[in-house]
Amino acid sequence: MTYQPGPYLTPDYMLPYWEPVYYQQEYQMYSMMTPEYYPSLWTPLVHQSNSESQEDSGVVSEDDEKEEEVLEKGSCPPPTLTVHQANEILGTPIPERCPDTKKIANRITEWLKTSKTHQKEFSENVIGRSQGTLSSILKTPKPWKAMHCGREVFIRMYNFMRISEEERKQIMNLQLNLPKSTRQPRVSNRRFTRVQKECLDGLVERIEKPSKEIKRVISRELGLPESTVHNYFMNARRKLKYD
DNA sequence: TGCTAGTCAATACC
DNA sequence: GGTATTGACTAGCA
Repeated sequence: MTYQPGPYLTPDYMLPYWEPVYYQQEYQMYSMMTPEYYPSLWTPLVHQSNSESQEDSGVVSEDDEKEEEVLEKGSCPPPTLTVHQANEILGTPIPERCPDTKKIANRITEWLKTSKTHQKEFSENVIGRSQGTLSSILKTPKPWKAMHCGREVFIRMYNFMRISEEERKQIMNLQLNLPKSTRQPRVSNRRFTRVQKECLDGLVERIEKPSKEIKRVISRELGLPESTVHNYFMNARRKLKYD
């Protein structure tokens, strides 16, 4: 089967891959864009042999004339993204070895502002995460190297910023069927009393990793479940690490 | 078994 | 009403 690049595999779309910084990965990126990996980005050339014979003979059919007319007038409807294509575009691996997550986050924040898109709408339609998660990702993005499966979200945001405004609009209006959380609803979040909070903050400053026994004492003294004390230290360590 | 990273979702905050 | 914060849950890893 012979293919030609589809509407979303245009020079504009490919351009970022050909900047000198990615040059060394040229082969890798080119191979990832092949019809075998991303068939929906390509269009099979069905009539190739016919057109070749016509070119040889110099005969132009009525159909060809009509087609040329349409192309000249530009009356071709803009291509419409399917859910599958949108997911493929957003999930395309990033060519950079170590992308700047801060830069990606800033660009998304800027776009949300200028396009007047709410975080909730974007988080659910594009990255498949909750509003709160998006908010914290945008405010304090982790360095690429410190991330593991969290990179997926940045890949989608990176690709979202690479496409045209028209394509972004289409994606925002598509239902991408992104996986929803299957977690059990839980009891409403506990809020610590002022004394509990002050004690826990003071302890976090002094003890990085309390033993089981220490956690037991703390929970007894503050009247909190051990799991709550455990979670508090865990969240505090994480906060200290990235703030 | 304990820890980290990723995340949810309630709720505080502006 | 939209965003930021935060306590809790969970998968995966050492």
